[in-house]
Amino acid sequence: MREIAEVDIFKALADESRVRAWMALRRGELCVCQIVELLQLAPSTVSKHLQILKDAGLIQSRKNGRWVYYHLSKGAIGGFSAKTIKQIQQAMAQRSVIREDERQLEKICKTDTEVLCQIQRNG
Amino acid sequence: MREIAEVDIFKALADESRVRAWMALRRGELCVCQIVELLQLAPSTVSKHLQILKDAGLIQSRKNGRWVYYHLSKGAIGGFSAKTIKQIQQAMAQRSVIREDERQLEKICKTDTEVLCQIQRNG
DNA sequence: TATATAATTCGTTATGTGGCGAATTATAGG
DNA sequence: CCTATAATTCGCCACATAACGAATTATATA
Repeated sequence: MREIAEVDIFKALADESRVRAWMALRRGELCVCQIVELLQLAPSTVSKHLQILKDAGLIQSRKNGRWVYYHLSKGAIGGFSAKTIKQIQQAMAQRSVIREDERQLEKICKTDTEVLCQIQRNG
Repeated sequence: MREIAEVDIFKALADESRVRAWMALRRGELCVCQIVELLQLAPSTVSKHLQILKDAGLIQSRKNGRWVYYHLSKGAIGGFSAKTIKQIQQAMAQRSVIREDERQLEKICKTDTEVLCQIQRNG
């Protein structure tokens, strides 16, 4: 179990797609296919991004059958207190990209996960 | 005057050398040659790093004759409040690399700037 | 057991980034 | 005006990284 350096956390958040995924998880846990739908990127790309966020300690995963659900880590991360992390997210929440993602997520979460995956398969 | 996005701030801090330079400036304003001495990198490299920190709004510069002095920006940066920025710096201040840099800076600041530049020129 | 499928890993490619030294710029001082 | 010099900009190289599709893995179900 490697110790997480603050610079690794910054590296994880130094990418627009990863920030969007991280912010999306404020809503609650999400399936990989839901994040794929939000970011409109290939599943393999999204999977890698999520791994980087996980390695930085920012998110965690839970497997349920064929599905993997990701959620925000609770408490302190690296040297940052839970309060500081919360403040960072609050600042980012103001951005129009994040606001738009919130609206989009509303729709995505209304669709059944099975159906969502089906749509993604068939284009 | 471009608006600063939070992700640009993370990009700026996603490099160990830039974090060290940014943290060093907590001590007060520093000349470029002093940061060169601390990081042990080529002046051109350090100059570029400082420019990235400046573009992210994290630091500012002041020219005095042939010397350029850099110092921390005061107040909010991007969407981050001054308080949040302070908390981020406090978390990073615990790292051993930063602690060591503080000790090193003590020595560097004792040396006259003219003499420091002379040493750097002559190897 | 065989098939379908959600997610990940692997291999490849294009682009981004950190590093240096050389050239350039701006300024102090002879 | 000329020289020296602190800093920056430029050109280059090596390496990192984001993207994709193909192959692989793990699991549910027929």
